[in-house]
Amino acid sequence: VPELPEVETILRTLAPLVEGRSVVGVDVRCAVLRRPLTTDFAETLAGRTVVRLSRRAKYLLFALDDRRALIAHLGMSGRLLLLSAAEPLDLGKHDHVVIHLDDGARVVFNDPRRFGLLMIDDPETSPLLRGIGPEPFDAGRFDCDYLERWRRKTKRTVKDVLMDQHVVAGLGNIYVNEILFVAGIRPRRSFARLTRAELHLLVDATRQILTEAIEHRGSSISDFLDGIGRRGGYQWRRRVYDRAGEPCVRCHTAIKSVVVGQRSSFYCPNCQR
DNA sequence: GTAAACCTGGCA
DNA sequence: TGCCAGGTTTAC
Repeated sequence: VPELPEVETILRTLAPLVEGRSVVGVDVRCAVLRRPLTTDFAETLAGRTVVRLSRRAKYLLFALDDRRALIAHLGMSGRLLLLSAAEPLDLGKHDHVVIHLDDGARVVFNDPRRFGLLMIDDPETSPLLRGIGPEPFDAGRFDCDYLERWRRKTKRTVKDVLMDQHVVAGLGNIYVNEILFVAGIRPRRSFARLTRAELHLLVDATRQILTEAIEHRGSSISDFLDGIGRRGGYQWRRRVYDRAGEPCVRCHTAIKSVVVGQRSSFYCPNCQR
């Protein structure tokens, strides 16, 4: 589920409710996620204060008062839901971890497919975060010149390159499809053969789509919920993702579907070249 | 590079 | 019953 806009949305809903709170207890109900939780996970987290919440790529970082952070990745189906002290805690099959805060609120990590990940580590040195490319909104690092450097050393498709977290942080299948539509570029085009003008379009389209998606609080195509259980609204604004056969929003040509790098891709054969 | 792996649920 | 899913890692 969660790409950059969804993680950013969770961050914004959770931050005011968890920053400054301390952890009074941790229940690990199922430790087997993408990587198993370490046996000391609960005791390491208990007693710490959450100093600040932030995001890096698709990771949510709960900075703790000891220089480390709870690093969370939601995989395909993960959720982080905060229940206030007044709300009942009735735990389901896929509620794997419960973090109890000092005001009685609880943060529940739920993940049916268990592709998600929780880990406590120093974000400055954590291997999880090492090698991730620039944030799309970092105008000093993510620009045309930067993409030109990648253009020289890869023969992959433009879709593959934008999906690569080493190239740019936080993009996934929905938003790469949307970005390529706005940039007017087909997903199977060779990245090495894009013009400088097209790289420029990609940078602009990336920021435009992500800004719009964050404004609409992410995409709830099936089950995304923010940190307090609300659905996002970007699914109503999708231009191409999961719209195969439907009319293009610009020219009414039927949207095509094709597989690129094992992932479904959608594009308008008229608007995208 | 490309494919398969990890896991569950929903839908045709 | 089989295929698909918003992600990432690992192995040919």
